Amino acid sequence: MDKRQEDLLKAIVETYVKTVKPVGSKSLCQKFKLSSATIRNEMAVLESLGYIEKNHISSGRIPSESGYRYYVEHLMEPEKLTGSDVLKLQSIVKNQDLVLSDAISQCMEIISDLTSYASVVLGSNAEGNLLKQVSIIPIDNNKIVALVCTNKGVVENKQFQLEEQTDIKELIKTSEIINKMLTGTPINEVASRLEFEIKPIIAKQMVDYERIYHIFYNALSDFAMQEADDIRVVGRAKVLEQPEYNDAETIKKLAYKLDDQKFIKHVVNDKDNDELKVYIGKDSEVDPNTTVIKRKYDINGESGTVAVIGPKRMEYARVMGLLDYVLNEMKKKDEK
Amino acid sequence: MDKRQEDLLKAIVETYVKTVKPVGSKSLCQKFKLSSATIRNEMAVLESLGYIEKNHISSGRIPSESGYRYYVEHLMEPEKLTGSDVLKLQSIVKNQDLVLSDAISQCMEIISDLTSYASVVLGSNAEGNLLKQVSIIPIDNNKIVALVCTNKGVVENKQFQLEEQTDIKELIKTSEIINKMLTGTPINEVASRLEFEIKPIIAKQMVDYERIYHIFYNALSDFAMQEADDIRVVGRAKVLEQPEYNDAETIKKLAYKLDDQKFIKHVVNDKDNDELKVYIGKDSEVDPNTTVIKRKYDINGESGTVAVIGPKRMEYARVMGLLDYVLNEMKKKDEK
DNA sequence: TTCTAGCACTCTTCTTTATCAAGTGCTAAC
DNA sequence: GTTAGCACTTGATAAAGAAGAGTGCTAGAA
Repeated sequence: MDKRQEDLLKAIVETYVKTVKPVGSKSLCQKFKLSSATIRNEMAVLESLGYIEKNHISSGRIPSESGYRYYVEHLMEPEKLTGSDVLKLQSIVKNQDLVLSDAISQCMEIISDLTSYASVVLGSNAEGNLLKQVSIIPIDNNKIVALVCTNKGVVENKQFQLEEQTDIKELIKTSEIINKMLTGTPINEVASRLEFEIKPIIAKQMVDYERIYHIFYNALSDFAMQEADDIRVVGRAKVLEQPEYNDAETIKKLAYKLDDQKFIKHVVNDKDNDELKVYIGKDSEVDPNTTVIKRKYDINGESGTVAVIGPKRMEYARVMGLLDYVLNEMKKKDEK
Repeated sequence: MDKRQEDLLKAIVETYVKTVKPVGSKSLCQKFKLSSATIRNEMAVLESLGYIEKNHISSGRIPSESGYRYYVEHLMEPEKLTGSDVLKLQSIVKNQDLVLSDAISQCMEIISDLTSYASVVLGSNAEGNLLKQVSIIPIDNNKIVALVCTNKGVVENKQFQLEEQTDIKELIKTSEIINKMLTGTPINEVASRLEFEIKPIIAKQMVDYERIYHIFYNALSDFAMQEADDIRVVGRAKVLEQPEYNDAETIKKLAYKLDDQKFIKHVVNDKDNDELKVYIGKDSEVDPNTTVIKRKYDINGESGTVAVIGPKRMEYARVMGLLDYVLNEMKKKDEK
């Protein structure tokens, strides 16, 4: 591909992203100072290379998946944020009260709002977290709340109904033993250490140790199963407004997938380990017309993943710019 | 309306619920052992009373909103659950480990699954809850988690970034003061008592009292604003499969509303205080073709609201039966 | 060699028209 | 009070035609 062909591909992608209509040769004459016939010839080349395609023999061209990919990898110029975008994000970025994870969540909400795409925040998943402490809070005679907190501030709480014979004092004592012995243990190993190290101890000291063990095991098991990641999807409904989703069947299918947390987690987090990844079209596994841009971050030991889900016809440069801005600002803030 | 007309209305509603097609006079001949002409005459009466309507002059009849309402209030026979429905719910109902609120949540998930309608669980809202305790858990030198727990076991946690000068010891001491003085305070009054009773005390004792006050205020403010209710909507995408939602615009609008927690909370909880309420069609405020069935429960002091959102053409008897079953079983379980 | 003008051709979209089937309302007779 | 019969209305579906957009290709110009 020579320079002119690259320029043409870029123009086609950007025009299509803006207008959502197949791009005809005439519409690009002015821009390139060439006749439509010449543009058509060049388009034929791009088509034979697989970068653009047409819906029907006599329609304008639209970028193919590899066209978008080429655009993202070679042609796209990172877009400077507009003033109003920055302004909206700054209200979050400048807020010193917010802890990193909340700040990122809120920024992603704003990004979803600005772009009308869906955004995903996958909280620093508990993998790698260490147990900080467990606490038992008695609620009334036969109800307690068990709290588990990790070194990164992830908190899980679970209520339990007690039976007559279970002694709250024994529960609290057990929590103290756990805190003494297991603080600092990787969270996903806690359950097994609970069984092999704590259970034998309490078995000797306590009457209702089976039940007590059961309660702590239960409270910790969400972490063990790595289900503690809190995933949040914002703009689920908003992204459906994108014009490519105009058919009832497509919309339903998409809504269904966006509503499925496990699936979204898979798409956003499980597929590979790259820091930045753009899944275009079929690669997204969401819908052939959909793109997922994901970024992992690791700021001062707190890690997580954010992603934007939108149509294949996405404003790639803008989204990249927004994500860059947010994560950079967070990093800056942390260094202060 | 005489008996026959009521029977006819009942048959029309139930046929329409099953087939989703306007009900013609012929299709009811067999059932009533009458000619189609007679049925037509009776239908004309029902139509003039406003209980049924037709899409076009020559289409079959469909129940109107007041038709459904009459059906729900006078004609519907509560439906016995099928064996498989009971079976699925029992796995939750019989589980002794589950606390009431979790058990109800999980039952509502199953109900959504069984019916393909959306279901809503509005956790016992914090109104009426009393402060049980606040705790500060230090995460590292400049990060803490503040926990607030109520007498009904509702827990909120929030992370805070500390500035250099804030002393964790002072924070913990303040939490102890709060626990001593404010335990038992209605949760929505805590914030103001914090300002007028606690703030003066810590202002004398502590260096960075402004910041400390700010943190506790923040941690408690969600409760003050009654935003602590955790609302959960299940089957958001599934209900879109209902055949009345076959038009892209309608689906988008519905998806949008189901995705809006504040709106759903309004629909399900704010409109009135009845224990059981059926909002049909426009009354639902969700969509003219949609019905919301809501039920409030109060079991052993723990209260909340559950709701089912589905098409106006809903299996009313079945949904009522399912909700009855779940709440009755919960009550039984509690009494044991 | 590169670009352009011109033209036939293809395919979509929109409108119009015709036909079919379902179901009604009304009338007259049982 | 019930029914048979019939004219009428309407939506849904398919077919046919016209308009518009855009292409590919050829032949000639720069």
